[in-house]
Amino acid sequence: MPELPEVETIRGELASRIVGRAFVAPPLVLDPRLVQRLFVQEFTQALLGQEISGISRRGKYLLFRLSGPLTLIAHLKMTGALLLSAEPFTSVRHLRAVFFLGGGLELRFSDPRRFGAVWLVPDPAEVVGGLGPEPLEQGFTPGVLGERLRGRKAPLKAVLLDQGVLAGLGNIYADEALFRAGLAPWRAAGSLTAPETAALHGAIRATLAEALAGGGTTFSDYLRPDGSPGGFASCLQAHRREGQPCYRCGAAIARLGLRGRSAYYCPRCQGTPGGERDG
DNA sequence: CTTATTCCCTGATTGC
DNA sequence: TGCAATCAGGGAATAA
Repeated sequence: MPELPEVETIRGELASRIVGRAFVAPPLVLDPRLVQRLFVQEFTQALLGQEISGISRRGKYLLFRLSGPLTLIAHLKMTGALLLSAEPFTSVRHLRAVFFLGGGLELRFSDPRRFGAVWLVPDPAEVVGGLGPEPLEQGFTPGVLGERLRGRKAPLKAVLLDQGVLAGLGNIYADEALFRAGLAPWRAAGSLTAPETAALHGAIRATLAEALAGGGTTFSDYLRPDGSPGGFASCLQAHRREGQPCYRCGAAIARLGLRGRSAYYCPRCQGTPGGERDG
């Protein structure tokens, strides 16, 4: 499930290979539900002939700046992958769209669970305007984090996953950041002290930066554009480690259902629900 | 404004 | 062995 480090890894690898190239044929849209807000024919015709002048990222969204006035935006959701190949595709299994670029390159949107989406809009803010701050940018300070959490009574992890509060964290890195900060995922988000907020801020930045340096995390779905997996999975300390020993204290990592998602945590380092460390 | 729940979808896993 | 039920989860939509 691509989160900020994975999407940023994809952005960098795509940027080095397809910036300056154009959509030389109408894209093949195999699943019309991939395309948001436009009819498929409008989408493919508007894209034809456009050159990709740059690729940026906002939260978990990829933004392809085009030579014309429109921006192509993609979100991979849980299982989406953007794969780049110099060979013609041979199977349409899980394939939702194929973009034909100059130089014989194919950019393929593969997505088994079909949650992913693309937009073609004049103003990217129509899609990404509601996102919270970028956690790796300079402007994201402990003070900003504290302000975003202030007054919130929902569980800390649920608020961290709210893209309008902070852009780019998903289930993996929310668990990792909370573990690193020693904070319980069920704590009321607005109940953090200033030192706790500072610790969380540092943990979020360090976790994301390390994952980015490792090329992202792969369980089963995330692939880089060249089809290779990420290398961060072995670095995970809490996420999906239920029953395994905490690397810090040796206690068994526990799992808790929270808002329909799993939260993994160390009962000794982060506390137990209803326990004295339950804030 | 807030928080909680439902839904989309299908491969993998679990249960019988 | 096979087949059904369950789980996983990003985030929009909906409900409260």
